[in-house]
Amino acid sequence: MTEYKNIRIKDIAQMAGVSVATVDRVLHKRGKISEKAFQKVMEALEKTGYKPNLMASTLGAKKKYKIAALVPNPLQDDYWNQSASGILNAISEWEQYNVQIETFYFNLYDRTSFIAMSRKVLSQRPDGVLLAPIFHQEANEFFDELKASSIPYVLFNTNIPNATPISFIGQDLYQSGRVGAEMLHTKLSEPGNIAVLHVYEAIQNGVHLSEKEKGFRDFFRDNRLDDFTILSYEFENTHESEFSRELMTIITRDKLKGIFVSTSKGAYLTASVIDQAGIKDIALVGYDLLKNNIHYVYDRVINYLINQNPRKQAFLGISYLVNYLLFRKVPPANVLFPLEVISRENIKSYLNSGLN
Amino acid sequence: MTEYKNIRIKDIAQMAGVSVATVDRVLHKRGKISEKAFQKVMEALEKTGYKPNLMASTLGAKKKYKIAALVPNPLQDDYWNQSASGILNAISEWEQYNVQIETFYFNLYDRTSFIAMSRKVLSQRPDGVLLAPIFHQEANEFFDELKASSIPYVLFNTNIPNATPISFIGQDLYQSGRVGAEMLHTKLSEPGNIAVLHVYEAIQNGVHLSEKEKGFRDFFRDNRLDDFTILSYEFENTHESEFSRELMTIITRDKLKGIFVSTSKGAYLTASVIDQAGIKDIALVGYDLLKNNIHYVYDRVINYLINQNPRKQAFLGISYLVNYLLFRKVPPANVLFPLEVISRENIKSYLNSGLN
DNA sequence: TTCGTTTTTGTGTGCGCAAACATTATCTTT
DNA sequence: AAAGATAATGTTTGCGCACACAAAAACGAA
Repeated sequence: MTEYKNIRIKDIAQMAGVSVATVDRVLHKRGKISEKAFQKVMEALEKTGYKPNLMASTLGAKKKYKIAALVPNPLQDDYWNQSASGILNAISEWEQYNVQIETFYFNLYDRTSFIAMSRKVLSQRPDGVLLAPIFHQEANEFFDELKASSIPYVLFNTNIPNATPISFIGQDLYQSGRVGAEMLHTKLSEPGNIAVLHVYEAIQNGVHLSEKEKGFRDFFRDNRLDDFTILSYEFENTHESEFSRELMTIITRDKLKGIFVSTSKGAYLTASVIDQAGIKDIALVGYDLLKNNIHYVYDRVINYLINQNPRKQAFLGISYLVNYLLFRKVPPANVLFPLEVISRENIKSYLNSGLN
Repeated sequence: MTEYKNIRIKDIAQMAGVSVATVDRVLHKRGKISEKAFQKVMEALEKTGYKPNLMASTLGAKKKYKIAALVPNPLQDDYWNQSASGILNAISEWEQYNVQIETFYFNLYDRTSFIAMSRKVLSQRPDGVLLAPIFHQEANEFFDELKASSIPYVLFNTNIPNATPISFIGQDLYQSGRVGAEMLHTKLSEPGNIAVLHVYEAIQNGVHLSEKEKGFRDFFRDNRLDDFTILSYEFENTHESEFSRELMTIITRDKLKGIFVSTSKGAYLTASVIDQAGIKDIALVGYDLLKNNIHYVYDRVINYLINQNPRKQAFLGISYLVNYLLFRKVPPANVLFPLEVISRENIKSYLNSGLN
């Protein structure tokens, strides 16, 4: 492969013996072109490894792309607040370019609000969509409409089996369960009972959480840690006081040695119960750098957090869409983020680095 | 503050009643200008909150910036190999822009080679320099020369007290020692002796490593883990077989329960000794995702690694320089990376994510 | 005043590309 | 074979800026 650089459309045109417009037509698949010209242009393109100058490209283009981000209301939950902040970062990152990024917030606890907002998104005729498909069923219907309008979309946080996004950004849930198990295990000095807690805010996707549990259980099984018994409990839309009562019952009845909470919000809810009861010997592992979670890590109530990095997920999602639309750069179909282990000693380094 | 957008130089010129060239002179502080014109232009600039269009700016500029990266030879060490790969990534990231990034490799074990290469860098008259200042003394002399030529530089990996780079990129060494201690401690089932190993390839900077040890010791002290005794050993330029012999002596004599190795290469050297001796009950914590280290994590010989992310460090360093030169964007003076904890269960997620 | 200097301001071109616009070649149809 | 249609190709402009170049003021000495 020969090394050419700073090859311009003009150069390609010259090499192929055609005009710049013909090259442009090949590059953008627009207009008709003779087979002969096409071949010659392609040849020159491949020979030189032509890469368009992105700056000249965006400068020359008049078209403004519209990107819609459909995510839960950031005010309802700190986790989604961080997602939203990632989107804001992306907006300022790309404001120089020919893109206009608009956010659409839906109610995390209300699927009809998701439907309403998804309609609104469609009515705006965006060129690309980023979304967190919390509600599977409703999301699928939305995907169909996007497909019908051939609007590319990127999924993050939650994957959906039959969807065909240009990219999914998230984590390996199964493996994250294993990491949770690994870390919890290091904090268990002696055998006993462990609980996996699924604390939902709304009737969410079971898949999302059961994958984590699967990984969690498999870790103990694969390492032949048979003297630990894993119990699991679900709390659905449970009021805080009720949750507190039920959890205390479980803790004492089951003589729990450790708890793994599969949701970010569940972590500090659980920590709060443990803390208020003055219990000191229960190991606790949860998810995400929420304000409240951070507090309990400092207080040694939460031992480890697994960081899902919602900020970065959302940011990357927008970046992929922009690159796809502006530069026709196809993103990887699946991006699984590192399973970051947060402890009392390294948490500050995560909060300060600002690279999240 | 009124909201204007897409304000061009032309608009500013019109508002100030001058020509675009005058505005250009104000913006770039070049050429002489009358006080009156200056005031009027400044007024318009502030009123509109003018922001230059970066794309048009780089497209229009003819000047090519030269950036030099002065780093250890990647062939000598996998750690520095990863640094170099980060630089390569940066090169392809910025190849579209008016920058030319050139790498200069020096011999990790030979300070004269550093001097020679730093001279070569200067002779190229670069507009910016990225460097890993392995050799303190020599680096300081280099800084003086850079300062004399007013060439901005970014430091990474190793910080140097009196240097005045536009940015330093690295980690909090003290805190990283604490994280190492924290993780090692979780793997110590019973009290006993622990060793801190400093395995140098060359006479490097003691500061770099002793900061880690300080953090390591402080963790045990602050948590009143008095029943652990911490010993420290230095290996300087030690041949592998000799290292093996000496380490075995120490392990048996001191009845070591755990080992913390402060250098990336030291980790797998130590692991190799432990592994070959068939010792199973020593906890081991080290640094970085080197090929050999990864292998020993899978084999459970190394329990945890702290990732310094050399690839990302170097990449970011170049990006900061480019932004500084091309867009006059001043980077943060200090960027301390997250102290990533790598374990057997999450290591794959780090290797696969490709975001490093 | 006049001409040469210096200071200050203005005009024009090109960066690489997208896209509107303009032209030429190639068919059809009668 | 001429006229119209259509397919294929070519020319030009402008995006916002940097910068070379050109021009006009302002100043100064004779």
